[in-house]
Amino acid sequence: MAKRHPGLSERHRKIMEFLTKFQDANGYSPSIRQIGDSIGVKSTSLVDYYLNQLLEMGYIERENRISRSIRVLTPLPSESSLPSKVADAIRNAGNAISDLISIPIAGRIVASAPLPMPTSDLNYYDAESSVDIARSLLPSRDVSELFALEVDGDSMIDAMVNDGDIVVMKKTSTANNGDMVAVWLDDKDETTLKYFYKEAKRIRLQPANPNMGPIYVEDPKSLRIMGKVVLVIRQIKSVAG
Amino acid sequence: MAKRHPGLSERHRKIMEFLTKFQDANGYSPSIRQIGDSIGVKSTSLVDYYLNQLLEMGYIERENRISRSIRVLTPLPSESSLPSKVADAIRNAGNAISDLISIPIAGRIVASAPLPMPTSDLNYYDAESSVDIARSLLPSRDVSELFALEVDGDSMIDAMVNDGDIVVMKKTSTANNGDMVAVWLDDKDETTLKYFYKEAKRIRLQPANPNMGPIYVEDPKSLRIMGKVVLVIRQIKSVAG
DNA sequence: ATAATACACGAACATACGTCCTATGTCAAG
DNA sequence: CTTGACATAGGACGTATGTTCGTGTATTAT
Repeated sequence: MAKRHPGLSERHRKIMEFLTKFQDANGYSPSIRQIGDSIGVKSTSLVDYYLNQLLEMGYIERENRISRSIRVLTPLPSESSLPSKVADAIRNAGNAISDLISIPIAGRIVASAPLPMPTSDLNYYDAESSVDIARSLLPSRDVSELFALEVDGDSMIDAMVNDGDIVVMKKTSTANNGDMVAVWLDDKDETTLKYFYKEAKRIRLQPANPNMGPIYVEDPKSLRIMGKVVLVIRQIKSVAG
Repeated sequence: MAKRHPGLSERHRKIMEFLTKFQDANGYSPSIRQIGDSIGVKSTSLVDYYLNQLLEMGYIERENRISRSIRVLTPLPSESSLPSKVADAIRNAGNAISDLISIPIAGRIVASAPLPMPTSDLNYYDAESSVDIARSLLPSRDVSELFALEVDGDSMIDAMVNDGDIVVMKKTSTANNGDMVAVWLDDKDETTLKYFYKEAKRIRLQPANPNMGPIYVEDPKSLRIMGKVVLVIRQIKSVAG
C-alpha cells in the first residue's frame, strides 16, 4: 500500500524538496525559473521536462498554463522545516480531524454516454448525494479533485465493475502506465474503464478481468481520459432475483 | 490582540470566501481576474483596489508582482459558508470517530482454502491490519460481527472480485435469498463467493457476473456458509504490468 | 557504425497576470 | 454648487511565466 519511489534522480529529489520547502515558506508554488535556479539549471525547458516526469510518476500535479499551480502530492519524508505556523495548523486540522472524507456523487456512468463531471470545483455543497470514505483508503492527499460515480448497467463488467458499484475517481486528463482510467473513445462513442498502458506507437487499454483481451488505440487523439479510478466500492444489497 | 474587523463590505466578504474556497479546492490562489469573475466585476483594477484594502486590514498577504501569491490570513468566522473541508471537519469533529469503524483484516481468502475467521470477538487490537470504513457504507448496526478479508488470486473473478480486493463480511451461518455469501463447498473443497438462493429442493449459487451460470448444491449439508458479504472495496494501485 | 533515447541548453513565443492611469458616477460635507 | 472621498469600469502596459522548438551531446541499444 506504500507508494512506490522508482528512479528518482538527485535532480528529482532536489526539485521535490525545493517545492515543499518553498510552498511551506511562501504559501504558493515557485515558478519554473525559480525551480531552475534552485537546482542550478538555466533552461526553463529542462525544468519543465523534469516536472513532467514528476507528474508522470505521480509526485506532483500541475494545471496547464497556470502560474505557480504545482501541487506536491507525496511530500518526501525529509521534512524538518516548518516555518509557517499557519501551514502547520492547516495541515494538522486537515488530517487530524477529518479522517472521513465526503465525496460528491456526480452522477452515473454508462458505457453509452460521456462521463458526468462535477460541474465546477466549487460545488461540494449542492451535491445531493455523496459517499463517505476513510482517508486511509485514498491515495491522494488532495481531496478536491475526487468525485464519485455510480455504475449504471452491466456494460462495465469487463472492468470487474457492476451495476450499482461506486467508483471514486480523480479528475485528470493524463494517466500513467498502470492506472485505471475512465476514457471516452471517440470512434466507438463510448465510455469505458480500463487499465492504461502507453506503448510505442499506440495505447493499450487492458480490461481488469484477466480473461479478456486488451483493445488498442492507435490515435491518441481519439481517446479522452476523463479521470483515473482510485477506488471501487460495492455495497452488497441483497437483491432477490 | 485580535485584529479588528471593521467595515467588511459584502464584496470583501465574498472575496475572502472565494479566496479560501479556491485555495482549498485548487491548492493555489486565484488570479486577479478570477477573483473579479467570482464577484461579477470586470475590472481588474477594482479587484486590486479591494485586495489592497483587505491587505490593509490584515486579512490577506500578497507578494508584489507575483502571480497567485495571495495568502489568506484570517479565515472568516463561521458564517455558514466556510470551505467544505474545514466546515465538514469541524462539524464532524465530534462524531467523526464514531462514524468511522475499524474492521480487522482476518486474512486472505483463496478458493482453495477455508476462510480464515477472526479467532475471537476480542482481538480487534492485535489485528496487524485493518480497514477503516465509514459507518454510512455499512448496513449493519452491529460492528462486532464484521471482519474483512483480502482476496488472493484470480479465482473469484466470477464473483466480480479480483486479487487484492477487500471484502467485508458479516459472520453468520445462515443466509437469505439474494445475499452474497462466502461458502465452503465440502465436495469441491473450495471457498467461493456467490449469491445465495434457496430453491425448492436445492440451493442455487449464482455468480455475480451475469455472464456466468449458477452452480447447484443438492445437499444443504455439503455447503457451509461462513458469512455474508456486505461490502467490497478495490483500491486501484496503479501497478505496471 | 548507426540508430534510438535520455539529458541538456537557449531562445523565441504567446499569454496569463499584476500594475497603473484615466474616466465616470454617487454622495455627503463644506 | 463645489469639492473631494469613495466606488466602479475599462483598458493600456510591462513583465512574469509556462510552452515549444531547434540544436547539441552523451549513453545505450541494434
